[in-house]
Amino acid sequence: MSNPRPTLADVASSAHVSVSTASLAFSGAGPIADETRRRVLAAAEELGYSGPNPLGRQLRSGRSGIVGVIIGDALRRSFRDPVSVQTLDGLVSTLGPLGLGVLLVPGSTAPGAPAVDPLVESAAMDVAVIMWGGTVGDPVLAALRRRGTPTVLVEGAPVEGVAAIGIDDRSGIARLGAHLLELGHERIATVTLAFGHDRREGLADADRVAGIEWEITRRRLAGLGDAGITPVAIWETPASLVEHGTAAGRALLTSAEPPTAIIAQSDLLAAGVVLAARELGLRVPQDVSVAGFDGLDLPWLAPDVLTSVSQPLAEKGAAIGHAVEALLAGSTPAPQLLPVALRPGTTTGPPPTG
Amino acid sequence: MSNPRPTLADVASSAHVSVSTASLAFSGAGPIADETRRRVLAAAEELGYSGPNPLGRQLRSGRSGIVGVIIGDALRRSFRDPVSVQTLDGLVSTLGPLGLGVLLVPGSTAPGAPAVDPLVESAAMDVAVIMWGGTVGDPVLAALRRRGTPTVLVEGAPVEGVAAIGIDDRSGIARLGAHLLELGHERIATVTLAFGHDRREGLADADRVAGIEWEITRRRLAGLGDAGITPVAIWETPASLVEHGTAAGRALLTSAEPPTAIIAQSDLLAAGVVLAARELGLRVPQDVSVAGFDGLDLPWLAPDVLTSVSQPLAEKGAAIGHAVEALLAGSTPAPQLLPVALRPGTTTGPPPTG
DNA sequence: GTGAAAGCGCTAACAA
DNA sequence: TTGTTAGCGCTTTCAC
Repeated sequence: MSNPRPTLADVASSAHVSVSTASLAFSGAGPIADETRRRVLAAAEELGYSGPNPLGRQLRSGRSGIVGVIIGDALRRSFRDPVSVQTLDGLVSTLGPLGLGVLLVPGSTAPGAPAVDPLVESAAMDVAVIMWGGTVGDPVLAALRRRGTPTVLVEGAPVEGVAAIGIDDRSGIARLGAHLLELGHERIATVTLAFGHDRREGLADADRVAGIEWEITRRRLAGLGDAGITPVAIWETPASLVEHGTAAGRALLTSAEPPTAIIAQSDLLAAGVVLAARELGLRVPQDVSVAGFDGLDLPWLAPDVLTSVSQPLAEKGAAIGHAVEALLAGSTPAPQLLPVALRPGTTTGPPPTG
Repeated sequence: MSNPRPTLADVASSAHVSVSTASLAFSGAGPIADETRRRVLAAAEELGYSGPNPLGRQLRSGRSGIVGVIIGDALRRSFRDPVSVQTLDGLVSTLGPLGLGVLLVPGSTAPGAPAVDPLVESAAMDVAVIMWGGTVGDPVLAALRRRGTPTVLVEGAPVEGVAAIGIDDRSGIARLGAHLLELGHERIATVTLAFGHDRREGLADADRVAGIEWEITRRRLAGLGDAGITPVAIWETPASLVEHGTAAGRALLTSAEPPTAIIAQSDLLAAGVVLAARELGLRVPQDVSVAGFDGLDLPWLAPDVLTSVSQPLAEKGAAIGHAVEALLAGSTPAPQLLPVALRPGTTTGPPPTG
């Protein structure tokens, strides 16, 4: 049926101009007579030519216009977390106007498969963004280095030669801790994000805590220490999901000496704790205070509003976008730590008396 | 500092073989002596060559290995809906092993901007997937046609020359309606997905209903009719989000003659209705029955479990992936309608007596 | 303002 | 089994 798609050469010859002139007509870069351009575009229209083939352009210019975003895990898990989604949204909004597209690249692969998704090794991308801080020995980071792909690391431990964007979560948690101390709490437990790839669930002992693989979890835990808090219990979760928060809440609140306050490392976890408390017939915050982190809007938790630490998600996405832009321009953007703010809600109050 | 990245030619000359032989060493396609391959790989290692440049390969083969996924709206909105996310997850899982990557392409752009995101016009992609059924005159669909990009349309009205994947939501809703009729309900209201781009919120009159732009909303409404139900009220929402369900629930349940049952076109909306009922002090299902659509797992709605119609999200993603594969192989996959199933929960029961 | 020519890095005929 | 030879479709000097 349809002939092979027309090329710029076809259009050029049909318009009786050279390919270079035809190219100019489309790119707009360089001087060209209005009349000539019109002729070229008319010829294109006629032939059903819908603009320069991106593949040719990309090879020639050495750029794909693609930013690979490496999502730490199964999409399902990453995207159930509004934090990832809103950050990604901010990133896409910033990249779009720059003519850059976002390629989703799975991070870890199924067990048994090679440690790194093939796309990391071989997809065309001008810059890579690792959405959840790879560890130092991260095979993804290693592969990107080998390929020479400039990289932005989000919420990670600083790595030489890699742009870093993060939030000041450590001091945010410290401020949250201070808030609870001021209210008079003495028995404070904490519910953490995953420690590492093993994603265990349950109480963590000192050994286990010492071996935390993921920087973000370690950092937020350290924030508590900064506030002078030694948690009476540290509960680790496999992922930042409501159900894991609920499990944590049930366990902590039914223990022999339950805490009077629980600080979770994410709002989703904290929300789960609130649900567990309700389930157990405990009033929040009269019987137990609960605080989270992220500053999400969780309408379904009504009438409660979580006390939390809000982080600027859209801005974080934008900051990542700007880092990408800088990297593309050949400069090395300075590491950036975005500020967070304590957001008091209805879920924290003085400890129960007596 | 670092020289320009080495090319296959550099590796070839360093290994004292021709470029084509070197190419064979990497692609594995075609006969090559073990010894030769080893030599080539060693030379590559030495030069810091990390494999063939995808851009060259893509131009040569005429394929980018990229599937453009056009998400109907701001990421933020699309991805707050577990339905999109889980479908996308299924798609990515299917595409990954095929060596295909997913490029996120925003659908509608900001008002004032061109009707179609520039990526739709000019990004390299072998196939496009429109995640939420474009309408007939959809500018995105038109642009893709012009480019000659094979397209998969999800949940859309059938369009000539476009692969279609969807679920049998119409009969699913009909079955849900039948379920409520059997329970004895006579005053049934419904809360719908958005009617179209205007995304209004509130009661819809007959005129408004007649002008529904989005196929999916129309189809699910038609399902009610199939069951013989004429809703006592039709409330349209701007998006499938909990808060819009809550608003709908508040309005419907405080009206002069409130319905005894509410069928929402999505689980998120239904969950919002349940929250509104609780807020108003109504018991579900004793005072009002609520049903949704999608079959999501919503732990935070505990102790309630929504009566819903479950759709196979991961399978839908996989089906889209297979359609992509077929399109890439040059065939035209038949339209596919995946089955749904009634999932009774705790939120429906007989209407209040008296 | 326009055209000629070179070449981005690779793969796939085809020949040797 | 390896090498030679053409391009894939485009942009970009550099002449004219």
